[in-house]
Amino acid sequence: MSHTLGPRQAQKQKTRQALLDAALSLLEEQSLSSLGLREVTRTVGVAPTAFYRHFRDTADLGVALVEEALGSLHTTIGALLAATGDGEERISATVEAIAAYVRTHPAHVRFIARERHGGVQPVRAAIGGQLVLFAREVCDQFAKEPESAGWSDDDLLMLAGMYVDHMVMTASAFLEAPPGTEETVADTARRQLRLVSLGRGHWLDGR
Amino acid sequence: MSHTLGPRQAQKQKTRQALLDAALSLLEEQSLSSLGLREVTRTVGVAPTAFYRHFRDTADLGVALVEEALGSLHTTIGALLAATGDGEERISATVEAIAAYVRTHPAHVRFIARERHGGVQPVRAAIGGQLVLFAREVCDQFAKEPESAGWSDDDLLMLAGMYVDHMVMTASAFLEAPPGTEETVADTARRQLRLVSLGRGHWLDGR
DNA sequence: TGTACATCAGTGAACGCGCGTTCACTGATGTAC
DNA sequence: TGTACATCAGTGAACGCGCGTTCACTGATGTAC
Repeated sequence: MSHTLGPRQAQKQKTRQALLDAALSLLEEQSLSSLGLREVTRTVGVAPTAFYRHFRDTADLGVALVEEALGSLHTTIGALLAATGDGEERISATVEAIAAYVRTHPAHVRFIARERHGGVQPVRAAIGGQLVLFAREVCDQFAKEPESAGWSDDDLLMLAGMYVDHMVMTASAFLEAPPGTEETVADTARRQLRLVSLGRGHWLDGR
Repeated sequence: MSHTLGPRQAQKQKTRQALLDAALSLLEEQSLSSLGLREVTRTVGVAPTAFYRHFRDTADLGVALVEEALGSLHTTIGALLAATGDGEERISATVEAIAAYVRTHPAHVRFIARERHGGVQPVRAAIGGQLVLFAREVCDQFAKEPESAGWSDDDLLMLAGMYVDHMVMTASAFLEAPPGTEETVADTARRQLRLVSLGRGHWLDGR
């Protein structure tokens, strides 16, 4: 079933990946809505027309980049929240996981932060869709925890939404942090999570 | 001292404003980094070269738009937090103020959300600078309140930062809300503020 | 108040350039027998 | 295994077009006397 690709398919995947890599690199200093197809192919070293063998246009390429940037995180997030207990330990682990992802994939993070509200509708929709999925996964994890007893579905989803938004903001803050100041960003992020966690603990206090 | 402008200066201001208005309108469907100078002048109905009488380039115009969008909000924010007491009343007033601003200035809000992490460095810097100012103003207001007794400056600034980020996120959520669903967005925003407020109230519980 | 000169917001022609897209093509890889 | 044909990723020339920027200009407004 899972046979290796023939030389032709293998080469096609390689070119496609080279186009994605070149685009991601060019997008460090501009937005998708100004990215030119010829810029991308020139960077890779193929003819402009080769682009059409892989993508309909740059918006189509952008949607593929969203999948590349966020698609692999679903399992990671679930595992992270399921593995560690609540409280200080989980807060540190979460912030460290965000920092690690930004360290290893800075261009992907920048792309998501930039295009989340960017000028290309299909890409905005793809990012929004992934973030909604994240929120639902976080919500499902929360639902399993004893701290969530008595919470309505709506309130749990609201809480999960805060966590997801906070993750994106923190990732973006790491990216913009001047070299050497990452620990300050991490510290702020942890205190913010602590604040939300405190609020969570007292949510039902007035019944 | 504050003499009325002569006809020449008045006309110049009018053209400048027309360029800003046209750009803002064009930016509803694209990013600043793909906005063309000729597009803008064509929309206004002046020669392309007239653009240079007002702005060095489109990035320069973008910085002017940041001032137009956020410059007038400083007094508003301070007044809002100072006027209303703490608790449910202030939360409702804050969310309603955000909703009102989005209703009256949708294109400005979209521009800020889009370019906050956009591809044009001077504009990103201008927006970041304004948001830091907002955070400091919110922080100053908080510092005057009894609930802040015992808080460190750092923790207060962290709290203020959460409020500012939440305002931007909420504004953007109002913008993307399908017609008729604004009240859902407002409700979520209020519950999120309630959660943060609860966390604030118990921040010093463990000393 | 009238006159003579300076200022300067907006003009219009011209430039070289890179863009996205089309098209017929090539030649290596895949497939059927 | 060898042969004959089909597929298709990548090519390269060509196209029309809108871009940002330059330059010398015009004519209404501003200023000095």
